[in-house]
Amino acid sequence: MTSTAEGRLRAAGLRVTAGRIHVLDRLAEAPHSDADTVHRLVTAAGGHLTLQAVHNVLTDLTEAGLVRRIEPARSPARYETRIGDNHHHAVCTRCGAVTDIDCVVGHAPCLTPSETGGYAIQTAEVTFWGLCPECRTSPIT
Amino acid sequence: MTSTAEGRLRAAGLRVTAGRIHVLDRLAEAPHSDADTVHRLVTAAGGHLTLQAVHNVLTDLTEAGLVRRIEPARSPARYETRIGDNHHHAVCTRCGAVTDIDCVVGHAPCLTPSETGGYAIQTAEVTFWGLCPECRTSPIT
DNA sequence: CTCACTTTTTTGAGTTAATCAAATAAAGAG
DNA sequence: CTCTTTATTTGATTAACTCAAAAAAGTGAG
Repeated sequence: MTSTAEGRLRAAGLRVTAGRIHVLDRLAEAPHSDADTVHRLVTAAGGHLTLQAVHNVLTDLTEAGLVRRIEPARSPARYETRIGDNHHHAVCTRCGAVTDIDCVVGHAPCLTPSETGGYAIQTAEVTFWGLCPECRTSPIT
Repeated sequence: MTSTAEGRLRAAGLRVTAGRIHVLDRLAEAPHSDADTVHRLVTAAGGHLTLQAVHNVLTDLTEAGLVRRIEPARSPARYETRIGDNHHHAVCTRCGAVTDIDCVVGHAPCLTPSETGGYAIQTAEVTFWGLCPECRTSPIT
């Protein structure tokens, strides 16, 4: 497996551009960021990309399978570079923070409902909702 | 349990209005509708509500616990009157159709990750993605 | 290294789904 | 029936994208 951003782009058959490398690097440091956050991080790190370009890059990378897009309710789309494993997410009901949760029960229970409603199931997505560590201990506002 | 729309509204301490009854009734007939669809159904059934009012009603009913809001990726928010049980959804990756899926593995596997990332988990939401019966058999466009 | 061709990014407008606020209308307690 | 509270309408505004044309940059061939 290629580990650099450049290598992953080439392996996916995508052109290697400064913008794409920036997005992949920032996303590796700050997983579950939304497009606007990625844009601010890229800019803060000296990158020069418009917000539209960030959207564009994120869409391209998602379609190429280099990043995964998650869309929790009441939140803009978020992106992560951890791909290829079947992991899930916990989302804070108060502040919206997102944390990775490994799939703990193996594959069978989560992936195989006994009655599929006639659907040809391809994937199962599990989202846990609750209070994140910070919100658990912070005063009730 | 009160079964009429009016009874459920009163039980929830909400005022009984023609608009709210319409929304509840239409939603019972066409579960998983989005706000725009509810608006069209209400209008078609002779109701007289603006789209904004439909949004308002749906938000009020959701907060009162009379309807449940689901927000699948790449789809506007959808609403259903089936509440109080822990059921999940299958969403068609091609046409976006939504179908109820009963929680088949009991509660344990879906609701209890072994490592919660420090979160106080309140609920677990499972979404199955796949092709609905119609899209399975329709020609590949 | 340079050129030609293709893909990407910018620039700027447009869309969707929803939210907000003030004015009007309707519900329900007394 | 009247009054107070709560809904709904009307109209503006927002967030998060998406689309299209023009300018810029990447890449393989020579």
